[in-house]
Amino acid sequence: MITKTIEDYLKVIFQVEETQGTVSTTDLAAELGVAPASVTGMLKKLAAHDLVTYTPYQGVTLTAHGRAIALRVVRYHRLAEQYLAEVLGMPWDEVHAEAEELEHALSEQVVGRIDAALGRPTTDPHGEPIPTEDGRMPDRDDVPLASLVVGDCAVVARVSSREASFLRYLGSMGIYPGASVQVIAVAPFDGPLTAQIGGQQYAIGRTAAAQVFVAGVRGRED
Amino acid sequence: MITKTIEDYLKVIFQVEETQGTVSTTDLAAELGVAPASVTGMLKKLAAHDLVTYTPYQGVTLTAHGRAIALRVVRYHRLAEQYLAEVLGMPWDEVHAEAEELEHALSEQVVGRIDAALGRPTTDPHGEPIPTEDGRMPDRDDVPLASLVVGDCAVVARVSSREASFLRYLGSMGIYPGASVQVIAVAPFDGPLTAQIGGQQYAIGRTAAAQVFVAGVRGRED
DNA sequence: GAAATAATTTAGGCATGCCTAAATAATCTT
DNA sequence: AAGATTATTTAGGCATGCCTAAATTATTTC
Repeated sequence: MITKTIEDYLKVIFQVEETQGTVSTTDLAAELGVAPASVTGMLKKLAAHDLVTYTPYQGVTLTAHGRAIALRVVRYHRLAEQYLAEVLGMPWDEVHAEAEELEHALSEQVVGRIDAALGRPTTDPHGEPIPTEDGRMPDRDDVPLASLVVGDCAVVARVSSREASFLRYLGSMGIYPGASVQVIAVAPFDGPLTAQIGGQQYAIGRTAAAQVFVAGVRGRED
Repeated sequence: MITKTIEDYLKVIFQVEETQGTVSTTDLAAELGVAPASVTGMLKKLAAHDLVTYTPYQGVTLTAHGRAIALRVVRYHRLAEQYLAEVLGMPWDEVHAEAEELEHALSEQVVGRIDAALGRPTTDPHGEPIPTEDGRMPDRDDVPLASLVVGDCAVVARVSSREASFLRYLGSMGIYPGASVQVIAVAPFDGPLTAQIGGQQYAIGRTAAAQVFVAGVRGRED
């Protein structure tokens, strides 16, 4: 039986695989808030169920079956987030926590209706792509705001953090998917970046700017 | 910690208490699909948490605290059902099963938004009253369709079964909360009752008619 | 390449919530 | 009121998923 816990492990393995390529026991333990020893035990179980390929001391990879489940969980999570924000008007800093529960509780039928009600959206409120019903993950085409140079204009595409207070901070500056930004200044020695958003200028630290991704970058001379 | 299982036990205890007054271990076991011995163990735990008053061999009663949790679970369940039917257009025979999961996954915030989006409804798709936010259960005022006599007119108020095939059967006759019915004939010896609904006549067995509740009964001579 | 450090696994335990089989208590029969 | 029946509890187990402490393997560092 695919338990909630198994779904969570597969989802996290998928996401670590996507961002880091390789997935270690320690990474998973940190990500799941669990002791490394607990992860080892669970990985053995997942391997026994043919959901991952597990080589002791070498990490794991999802099997096709495991990947399909992971994509389904991510799809349910992001559709839930989008529905909560779009239809029920919930602020974007709260939807992630809610969706963590809902992703395990929603049925295929309900998700299908939610998807239709939203007009088959392709991204969630944070700009993350929503896996399709047939298990494909749309690919992203964005770069960190921190990588832009003075004069560049772009549109916010995605925010990689889910931390509520950080999302509220971004929101207070008008930074969310779809917003236009222009880089006014970039301080040296890893200093802050000054950006213009909706007529206002804001100084943003590099760490923050590395979590905001933009698309459609145009240099000043365009 | 209030687990999903505890919520289910409290909900069922509440519902058995409502319909039968007294709640035995065996009733709960049957209702929960679990062995009586398992119920005994859980009742001890619930009593230790001060959620029920438990007297061995004598049954259980909810404490104020236990009752509050039970009412909250029932509220979440019924609001979820109403939302699925009303907003997402899900057929009434499917909503109960979905809500069994959702009642444990929805947060107070989301339920608040759902409640507001529905305009603070007082009943679910089966006509059952929805407990209020402050923990009061609106009382019902209905009688079984099976208790009417020839010539009586009434409006369907509630259906007590949650069985999908039975609900579809009722739906195929146009029987659902709000529908008008008139009793045309009542066969003797516990025989079927013939009712007129939306211009059509249907013969309905006594067992079925006992699960349909009506309100606003008017005799033929009114 | 041997010692130190870091990562991972093994071993033994704990809580939850279920089970069956056996014992006990309550209730019904006659 | 004794015996039979039914309801309930006790006792002992199992699976899941977590933990800590100790052992092992891999990786650095000198």
